[in-house]
Amino acid sequence: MRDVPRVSEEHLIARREQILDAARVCFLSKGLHNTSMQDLIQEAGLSVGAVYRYFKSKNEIIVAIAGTVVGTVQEHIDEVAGRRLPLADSMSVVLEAIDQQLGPGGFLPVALQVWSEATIDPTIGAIVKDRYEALRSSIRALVVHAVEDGELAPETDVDATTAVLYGMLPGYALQRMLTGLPDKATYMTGVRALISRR
Amino acid sequence: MRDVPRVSEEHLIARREQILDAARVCFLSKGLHNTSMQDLIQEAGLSVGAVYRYFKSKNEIIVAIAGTVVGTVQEHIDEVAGRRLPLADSMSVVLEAIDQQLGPGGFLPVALQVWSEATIDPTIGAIVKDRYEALRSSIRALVVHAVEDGELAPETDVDATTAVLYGMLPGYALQRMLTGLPDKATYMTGVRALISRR
DNA sequence: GATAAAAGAACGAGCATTCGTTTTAGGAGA
DNA sequence: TCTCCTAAAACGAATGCTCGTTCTTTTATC
Repeated sequence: MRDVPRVSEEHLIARREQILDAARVCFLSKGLHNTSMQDLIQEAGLSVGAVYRYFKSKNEIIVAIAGTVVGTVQEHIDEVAGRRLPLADSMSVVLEAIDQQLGPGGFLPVALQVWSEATIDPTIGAIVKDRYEALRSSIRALVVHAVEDGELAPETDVDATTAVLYGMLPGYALQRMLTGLPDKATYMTGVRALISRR
Repeated sequence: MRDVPRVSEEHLIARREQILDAARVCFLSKGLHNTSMQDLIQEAGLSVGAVYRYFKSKNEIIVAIAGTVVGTVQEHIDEVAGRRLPLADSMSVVLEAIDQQLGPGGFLPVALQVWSEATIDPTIGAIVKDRYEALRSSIRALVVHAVEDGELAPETDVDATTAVLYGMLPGYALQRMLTGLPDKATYMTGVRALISRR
């Protein structure tokens, strides 16, 4: 139509992702606030102007990261919910996914930064709340299945049980990030002991 | 001895506490890094020089806050461990203490800031690790009591069970801080359902 | 050749911290 | 008890630096 020197749309998306990847790397090692735009720009291998073409402020980058970082475990849980495994096995799969994200390069340390920011910045608070409520309802589906399949008693309080199982996930992640303990196998032993008791 | 115009030791301690109180207030509302020394100094009602007499840097203040913020729940748990209540009741008391610290003025939002910092700053990481390992062993005592009193099966894996119960605490606190749900009663229903099953 | 995209020098604001000065507490001497 | 005196304590203007962001210039694309 117009005579335009425009670059492919994939290229634009790729550039955006390139910036967000750099942001994740920087935020992981230096934290949200100790990462300067200079750090981030250098990590991305771009220029100041290029980055500001895609995000109009540092805060906008943080918001974008908040949106992605929170969504990753979601997919694992939804996928596992579809499989209708025994509850303990589902939990095991989810914990495995968490475990993989704990190490260097994993997104969970960045997620912790985001949680912290969420209590301060209402925009990020809203994003986090939205995402984690979706996560909760995925866990809830696991509990509903367990009741339907007779694995949990019919009179089980679904919401209450959901809340506790849901809490076990960040409970595990936080323990590991802050103290290093326990390993996944130990934690799963405890989880099984609680949910598989007759 | 010397002819000294020195102020009472309580006064020195009180001034220190005055600064730390101001820091807690600021960190709660603006976060560790968006709080400037000016903010903190104004909140404390002191002068720049006065604050720098007691702490030689902003980071030193953050470290001091990390030490105190993490220690408060500890006392509640130790106190409750001494009472040898049924396990679920002990958990209820601890969750009540957590609940009180969730609202405005409570220290848990500041604790979340500190956890986040702990993954970045090794000094704070060490403090947090130390404090939360102490907390873990307090929880462990509750589990040991429950086994001794026949409330949990003799073959219970104490460390695994400790890990899960321990995880339930930040699991609850995080849910509440990030999503607002669930209320304590609901969560306790879930906890009781899991640990009191025969 | 026209315009989007990328570059990077420059800028002002705000930061943590320093330091020379002023105030204050409290013991010594009368 | 009152008055100096001194060092600690408090003060706050000044400093240097780094930050996020803007804006003009250059490059690349169709």
